[in-house]
Amino acid sequence: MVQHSILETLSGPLRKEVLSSLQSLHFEHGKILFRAGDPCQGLPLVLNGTVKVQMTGLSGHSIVLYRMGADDICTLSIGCLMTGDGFRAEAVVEEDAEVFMVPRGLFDRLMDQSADFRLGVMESYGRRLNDLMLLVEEVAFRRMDERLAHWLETRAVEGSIRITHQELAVELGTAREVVSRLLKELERQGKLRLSRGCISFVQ
Amino acid sequence: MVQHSILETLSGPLRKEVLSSLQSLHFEHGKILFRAGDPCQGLPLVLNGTVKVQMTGLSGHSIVLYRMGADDICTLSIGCLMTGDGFRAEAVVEEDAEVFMVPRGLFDRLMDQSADFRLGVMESYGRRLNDLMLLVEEVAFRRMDERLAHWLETRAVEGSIRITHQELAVELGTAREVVSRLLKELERQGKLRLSRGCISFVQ
DNA sequence: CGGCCTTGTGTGACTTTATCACTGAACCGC
DNA sequence: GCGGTTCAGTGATAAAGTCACACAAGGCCG
Repeated sequence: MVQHSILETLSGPLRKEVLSSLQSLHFEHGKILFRAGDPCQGLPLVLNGTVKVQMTGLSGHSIVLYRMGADDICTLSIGCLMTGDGFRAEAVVEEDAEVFMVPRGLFDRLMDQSADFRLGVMESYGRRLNDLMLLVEEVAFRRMDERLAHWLETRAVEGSIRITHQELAVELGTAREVVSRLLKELERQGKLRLSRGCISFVQ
Repeated sequence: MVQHSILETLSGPLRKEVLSSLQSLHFEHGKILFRAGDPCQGLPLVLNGTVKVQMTGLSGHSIVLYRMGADDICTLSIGCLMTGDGFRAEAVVEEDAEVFMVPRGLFDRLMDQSADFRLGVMESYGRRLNDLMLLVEEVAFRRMDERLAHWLETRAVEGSIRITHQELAVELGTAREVVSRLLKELERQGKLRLSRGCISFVQ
């Protein structure tokens, strides 16, 4: 059974060969897929779970750049694969993930032999580039209270979330104190209830 | 004569065909290559000159995302070409530029037939992704005075530069007043001399 | 159970950056 | 030389980041 849509587009024999040569790797929550400076071993195809990609500045502060989920391709790896440079960011598994690791040689062959594979890779690249451009815009021009509110809104469906202020600060690329103060203000307004490691949405 | 290194890697007949079907377009200083929302017409290969790519936030503020120079590929276009989405950013010619515009069909054929072309495109993508990641880090965590000083340092060789505070603010993604104040402080320290539309480096 | 340690949160004081609302200076074209 | 436009400077205020600490919640272990 094919487990990643980009492989489903491959012609019969090629797909068969790929599937027989690849084995899915299992990564648990908290596991590091790669660290800043690591050389790239191959192109990870994410089958399921979620992986966040974040980078740390000289100041020691970190920011989450984007997330990968089921059916994603870790496009960041391709550039490193091509140039031989190390990663600038690190990838941390959030929900347990299964990953196909496509080595350089096989990646080159797939790019050579499948137009659909190329298309999938290019589309993925385009999306990532757009994501990062939007992130730049957000970080440069949006107010932190709006960004925090927006982040919370997208998860509000769950009623409450388990996250520390520090982790939330990394999501937004700011300082823990800033998050604490903004959250406290939202609690004063009656929109949230705070407890250690947990944020509950009122109503 | 081949004018873009990525075309030099093509096999004889293919290169010949490409060069005969493409004509270089000339863009003058200030000309807009594409605007936010425009659909993508093809992949621009920059032969010479420089083009800056910038985006404007909802607030109306803009920030320069990256520059393209001789031998660059406008990788941003590929994603738009693939997905059919419009551009999120705009490209403005700084120094008069010549550009080959590779239409979708030809791009697909080159990707299909030349491993070196693919490699060039992938490398370019990787570099752009790295540039944007570094920009996120810079915008999120670096102090404005350091960023301004760094920007100025990289051009200090020229003795003086013609740029308005507003343009410099767009380079850094901040407000004009902030740039004015920081520059004034540097002038007070005797490091710069300011005049309308011009910054001179002392010594 | 109580003490101790680790991790997470709250907050005051202060600096840096952004925003708003102006003023005035420099240049351009008649 | 006059009037309009573009640039630059600046005070007041708000938002965000930094530093330094106090304290609270939960886990662990004797």
